Amino acid sequence: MSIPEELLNHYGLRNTIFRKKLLKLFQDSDLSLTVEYIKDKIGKKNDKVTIYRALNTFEKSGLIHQVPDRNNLTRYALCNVECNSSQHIHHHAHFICENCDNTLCIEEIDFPKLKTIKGFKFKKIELIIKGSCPKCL
Amino acid sequence: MSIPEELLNHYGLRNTIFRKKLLKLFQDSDLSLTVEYIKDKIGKKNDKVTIYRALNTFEKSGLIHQVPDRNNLTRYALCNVECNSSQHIHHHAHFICENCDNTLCIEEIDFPKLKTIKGFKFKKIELIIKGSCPKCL
DNA sequence: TTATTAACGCAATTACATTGCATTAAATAA
DNA sequence: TTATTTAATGCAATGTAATTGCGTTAATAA
Repeated sequence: MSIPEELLNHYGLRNTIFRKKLLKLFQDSDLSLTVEYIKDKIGKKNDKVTIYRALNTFEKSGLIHQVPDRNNLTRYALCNVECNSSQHIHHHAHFICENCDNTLCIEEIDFPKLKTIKGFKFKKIELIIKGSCPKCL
Repeated sequence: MSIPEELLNHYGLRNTIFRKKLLKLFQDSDLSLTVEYIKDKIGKKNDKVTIYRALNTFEKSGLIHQVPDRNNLTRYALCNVECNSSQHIHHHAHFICENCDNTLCIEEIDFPKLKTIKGFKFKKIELIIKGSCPKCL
């Protein structure tokens, strides 16, 4: 995992103070983040619009990806190496805790291989597991 | 599949004209439905609040379930028999067309069996497949 | 250092969804 | 069938998430 400044350069994104902090926040957290959470942690002085725009920019660049949320909020998590590859095949597994609402990416899952259904073209496969997380058990 | 009136009775829900139409609309469609779509098809005279409330009621009863949507909209689809069972274990597979945004439930998938990760408790597993649907190909 | 270009902050707006309350319709009892 | 009870509906208002336009500020390139 590179330092924020390098990563931003690598993706051709401007190195603003806020973006560096945002990227660091993602790197330091194993959970997915909401706008509210980001605002609270690093964006007290920033407008929410700035957070929304930064997140959109990061997503378009492939730095982060959207993560499902129980309450139809927008959540983001850092992409792993796989995401950044040229193919950009998303085979994510996400866990949503039904108690605390936290969502996290799960890497330790053997991803199922699915037969395509005739007439369809499968591009991305996402696995969402709901239950209770260690903290809540 | 029962007729709407019987289903509503079975779930202890009142047999209003709108609810019967709503249930029929779900039965007649193999796709998931949005509030907008419902409003357009059967609810022109009804207030959107009524649609929202009916959907919430149906969901609580286990008649329908929420379906992921590309744009963080709320989508619903009819539950299959499995949903209605006492255990109410959701093992849904949903397909989202990246072109037309339509979402549908897929039954023909062999559901992967996952090992639980230690510290976690898995309750529901959902599979989201994104790609192109037959209509758009 | 200056010019260029993009990000930011503020205000306003859009879109989705929810809540309170009076009215209307459905189920139940008489 | 009619009266009573209880829940669903419609309307207005409100809440919350997210987006847009635009002037200002900051970051990069010349």
